[in-house]
Amino acid sequence: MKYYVTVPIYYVNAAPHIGHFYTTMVADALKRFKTMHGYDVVLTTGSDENSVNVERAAAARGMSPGDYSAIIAEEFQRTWRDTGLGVDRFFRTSDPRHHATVQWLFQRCQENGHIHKGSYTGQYCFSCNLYVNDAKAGDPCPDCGRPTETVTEENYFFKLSAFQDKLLALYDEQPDFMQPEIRRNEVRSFVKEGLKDLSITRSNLTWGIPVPVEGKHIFYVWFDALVTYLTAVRDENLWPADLHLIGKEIIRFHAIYWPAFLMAAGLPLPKRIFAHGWLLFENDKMSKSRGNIVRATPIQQVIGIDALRYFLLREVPFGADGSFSYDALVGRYNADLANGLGNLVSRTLSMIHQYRGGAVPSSQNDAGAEVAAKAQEVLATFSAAFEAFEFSRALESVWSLLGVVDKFIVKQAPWTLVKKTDEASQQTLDTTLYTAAEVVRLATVLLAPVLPESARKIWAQLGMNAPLESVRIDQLAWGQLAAGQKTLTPEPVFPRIDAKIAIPKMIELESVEKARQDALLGKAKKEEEAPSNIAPLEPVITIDDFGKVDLRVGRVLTAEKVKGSDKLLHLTVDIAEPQPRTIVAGIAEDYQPEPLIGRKVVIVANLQPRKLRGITSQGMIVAASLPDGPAFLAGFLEDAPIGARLK
RNA sequence: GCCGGUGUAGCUCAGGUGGUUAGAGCGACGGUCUCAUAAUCCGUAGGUCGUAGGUUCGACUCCUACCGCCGGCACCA
Repeated sequence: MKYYVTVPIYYVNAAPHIGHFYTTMVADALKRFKTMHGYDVVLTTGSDENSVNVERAAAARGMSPGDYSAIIAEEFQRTWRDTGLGVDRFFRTSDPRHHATVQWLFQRCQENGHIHKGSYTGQYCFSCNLYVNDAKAGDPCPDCGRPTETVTEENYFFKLSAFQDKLLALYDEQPDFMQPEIRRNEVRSFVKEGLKDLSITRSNLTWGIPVPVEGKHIFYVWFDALVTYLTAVRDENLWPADLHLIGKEIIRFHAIYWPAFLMAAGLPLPKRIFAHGWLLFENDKMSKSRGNIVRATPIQQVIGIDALRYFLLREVPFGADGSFSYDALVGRYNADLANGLGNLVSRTLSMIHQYRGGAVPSSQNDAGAEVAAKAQEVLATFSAAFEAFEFSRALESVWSLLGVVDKFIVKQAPWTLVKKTDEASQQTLDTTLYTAAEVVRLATVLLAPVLPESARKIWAQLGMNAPLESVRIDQLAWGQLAAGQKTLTPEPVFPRIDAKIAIPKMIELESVEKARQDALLGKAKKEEEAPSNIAPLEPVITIDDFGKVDLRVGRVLTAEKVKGSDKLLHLTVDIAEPQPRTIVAGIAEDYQPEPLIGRKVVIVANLQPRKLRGITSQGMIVAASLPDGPAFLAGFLEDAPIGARLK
C-alpha cells in the first residue's frame, strides 16, 4: 500500500522558518503514522525558483538565479535533515526533469483543446506573481501593497472558465477533497462567482520553463510549481497524491487551478487537500517587518525538536490559526512531557528495578483491568483522531491514559506492597508494575510519529528489541509486553526546563540563527536593519514629471464611513476652492472619521476623478504605509495655509 | 456590504437531536504519599455560558436583533 503526501515546494525568497517547519513536520508525523500502519509512504517537497523575483533578488546580490536558488534550496534541505524530517524527494523547479513534465502537461492540455493564445495588458505584481484586475498603473498590489507594474503580453491562456461546473461537482461529490470544511465552502463560493481564463505564460522573463516548440514564453509560476507534485513521482506510479498538505494562503491554486489543469490533461486528481492555518507569534502575524519570525533549530537546540513537534500538534487545533509563544512552549513541555510522560516512564522503570531486579514481571491478577480497558479505548480514539487530522485530540487521549495510570499507581501503592510478604500483595505488585510498563509501551508506540527521538529513547529503556519504527500501530493490543523483559536504568527523557534560563537561551540562539541565514543570503548589515518589506523605489523621473502632480494642503470638513465598505471614508476637503472636494479614501481601517474633521492633510488635486461605491472621488489623500501595515496621513507641523501647493 | 465561522472559569478548550448542583487540562492555592524529573495523588478555586429580547413547563444548547473577533468575497482609484 502506498501513501503519497506532499507539502508545498517553498519559495526561495526567504530562508526556512517555523511556518515551513510546521507544514513539513505535520507531513512527517503523518508519514510516520502511516508507515506504522504498513504503508509505503513518500513525502515530497522542493524549492520554487522560477520567478522574476528570484531573478531580481539574485541580480541584487550579483549572483545568477540558479546559484542564488541553490543556496536557499540547500538551506531548506539542511533544515529538514537537522530537524529529522523524513523528506523523500526534494525537487527544484530548475531540475530539467521537471521542465519536461511541465511541458508534457502543457501539451496534453493543448491537445485536449484547453489552451488558447490571447493578449493581455494589465497590472502585475511581480512580488506576488499576480495579475491585478481593474488596477491602474502604479496601483498597489492588493496582497502585498507594493506597486504593480504595467505589462502587455501575448500569452497562452488556460481555459479555466470551462471547468467551473466540473469543479463545483468535485467539491460536492467529494466533500473530503478540500478540508477543513470552512475552506471547502470558501473555495466553492469563489468558483461559483465565476472563473476567468488563466494566463499561464509570461514573455517578460528568461529564468523559468519555456513553452514547448516556440520557446519564447515562460510558464507562469503556478503552472510550474504545482506540477512538481507530478514530477517528483513521475516514474514511480505514485500519482495521484493521497494528500496535499498546504497553508491556507495557497488554497486557490491547489483547490481550483490544480484540479482543473489535471482534468484538462486527463489525469487523476489528488485525493485530498488539507489547508492548515497560520502560526502567530503571541497572537500577532509573524512577519519580517515585525521582526518576530521564529525558527525551529534554535528551539531544537534548547529543548529538543520533539518538544516543538509536540507543542505544535497538541496546542494548535489543526486547521485553525495557532499561537506560538515561548511561555506556552515551555509550559506544555514541563506539564505534559516532563511531569506527565517523562515522569511516568521514570517512576515505572525505577520501581521495576528496585522491586523486581529490572525484569518486567508478569500480570498475576485483574488489578489492572480498568487501566487495560482505558488503554484499549485510547488505542481506538487516538488512531481515529489522527486519521482525521485531529492531532490535538489524539494526543489528549494519550495523556488521559497517562493520568489514569498515575492514579492507578498511587492507588495500588507498590511501595507499600513491596513491604508485604503475602502472596496476594506480591501478585498485585507484579500486576501493577506490568500494567504501568504496558501503558508506557503502548503510549510510546502511539507517540512515536509525534515524538520520534524521545519515543526511541523510551523504547530502548523499556528494553524492547524490535525497532520502534517497525511496530504496527494497527496491531497494537493490551498485553503484548513480554514478561521477563530486561529494562534499562531510567534516565530522564524530558528533564524539567527552567523557563527563566531556557527562554532567553532560545531567544539568543534565534538571533544567532537569523544572523547566520542573513549572511547566507548575502545581506549587508545595514540592509538587515531596515524592514525588508519596504517597497522598492520607482524608476527615476524628471522634475517635469513631478510637476504634473498637483499636491495641495487641505482641511477635512466632514468625514464619514462609506456604507457597504470596510475600508472607505467619505471626506469633504477644503483646498481653498469655491466648493470643497469630495474625496473617498481607503483609510477607514486606520482612522475613525470624527477625529479627522479639521485636520490638515495633503491632497492630490489633479487626479482623474473616479467613482467608488457610487461616490465620485475628486482626488486622493496622501498617506504613508508599509505593505502590511497601517496608513499614516501626511500632515504639517506648522500651520500651512489651505490650498497651498506642495512642491 | 455579502457569505461563513466564532464569542463558555486567569489561559487553552469540551459541551449530537433543549431538562437534576455547566465540565476537562494548564496555571494558582491548601494538603498528601514517597516509586519518580521539588514529579504523582487529593481537595479548593465558584465562570451574568458576548448583550438584549423571544419560543418553551424548562435553554449554554432553538429563534430574532445587536455587539466583538476571525476568515473569504467585494473593496482599498
